[in-house]
Amino acid sequence: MKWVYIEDVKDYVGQEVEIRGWVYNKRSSGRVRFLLVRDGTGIIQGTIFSTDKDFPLFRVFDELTQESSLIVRGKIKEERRAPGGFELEISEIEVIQIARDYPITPKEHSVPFLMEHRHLWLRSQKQHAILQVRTEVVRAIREFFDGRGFRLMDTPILTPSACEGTTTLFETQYFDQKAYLSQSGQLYNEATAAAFGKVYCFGPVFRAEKSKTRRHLIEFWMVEPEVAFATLEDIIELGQDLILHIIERVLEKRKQDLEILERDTAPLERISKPFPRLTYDQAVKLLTEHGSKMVYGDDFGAPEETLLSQIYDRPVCITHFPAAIKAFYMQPDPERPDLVLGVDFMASEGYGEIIGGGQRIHDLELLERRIQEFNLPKEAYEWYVDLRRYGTFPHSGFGLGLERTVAWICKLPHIRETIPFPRLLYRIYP
RNA sequence: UCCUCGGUAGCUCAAUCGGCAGAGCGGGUGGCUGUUAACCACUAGGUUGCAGGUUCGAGUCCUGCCCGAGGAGCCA
Repeated sequence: MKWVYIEDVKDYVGQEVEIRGWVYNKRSSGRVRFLLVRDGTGIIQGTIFSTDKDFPLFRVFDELTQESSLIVRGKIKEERRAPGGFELEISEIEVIQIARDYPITPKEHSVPFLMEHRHLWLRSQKQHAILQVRTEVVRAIREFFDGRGFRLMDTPILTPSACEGTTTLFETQYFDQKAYLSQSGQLYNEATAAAFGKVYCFGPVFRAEKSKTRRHLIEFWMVEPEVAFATLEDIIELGQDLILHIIERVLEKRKQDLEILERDTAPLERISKPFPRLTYDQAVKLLTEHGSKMVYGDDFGAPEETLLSQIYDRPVCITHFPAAIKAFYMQPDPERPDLVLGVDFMASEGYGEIIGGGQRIHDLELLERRIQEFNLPKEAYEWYVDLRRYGTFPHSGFGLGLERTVAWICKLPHIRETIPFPRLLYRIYP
């Protein structure tokens, strides 16, 4: 008998098939038994009918518990009353294991309990839907960059030096020297961009910040493109196109999952180019008018990010930040040297920053001066400065946080459900 | 690191002024011919986070600690 996946049963109506999976739930009503089976691709309702109280299949059914593993065989039919529209008339149940006392029931549970059982929580419908959206976003990102001639150039996770201070870096041993877990692939991207023109890296990054908020993870995934000879304007255009492409793909391919999440897709469908643009100066003025207490020179706090993204019905780009609050490598604005050519994209619906990037310094003397001003160890940056010695080139790039993007698209209250095993402040189990 | 809130059955929660620790779900048993987190009846299930204190009496009040959640700060 043919083994089929639940997502494909529509192609097997009228045929005898085999489904391998786990018991999601079961119900019974007199001489009818309903068995909900999941196999990772979906859930299907199986039925058993008999007027005989001691029907052998009933006895097997009665032994089954939530999450017991099994193989069920039977005929697929269309059935309006069944969830999903298709049903399996069960003729045989082969039990692999009866699961005893599965901790997650179909009722409500608290966040701490579910986080403690994350390895099992992944099987729940909502978590399944979120992670389906995540894989679609990843696919869309790779498709976007690969389709535009970008070269995937993965950057190292173990790095030799602290980019800017060690407080936000995880330190580890690298034989007889210290190493740090990468918090961004950007500096290496700049090197590969000189070799390949258009590059991107996509992988996990690590921040040892003691952040305990709904938008921070200790380990998260970031996709970072870097483009040789691109300006701030070019990179803003690229960021817009990337976000639009991701949204378009998810709306096209994962409508069902968004429905399970009860995500109203109308706000996503409305998003189009161009995104509103504000300079830092304009943003501060606007935020003050809307009641923010922020003063010029501050970076945006969580309330400001939220407020900004609520004012507009699509992502907003903020540019031209004061140099003092940004990284050492940011290219100054030629007209206002106290500002830098950086850009942050704030997602809509209160989700805050999802992209940060800008144009990098390509002038050798200026970069050397900045490294000094920021008190960075000169030797550690020799290779990076080399990029300005041997055919320096204006270039720009950005980083997009995968989990924040997924949280926004799914409209989740917390980022922790957007990655299979979130690493959070003081939580590394399971 | 700081502020706020919380920890009671396997899970989610209740317990009036400090006075007999209780319900739903899940488990078990039985019933029901189309269920949709099915439903109905019965049933088992407790070191009230830990340590101390006040009191005739503490789940409840006080002190300390542990754990968690929300927020702030931090945050290329």
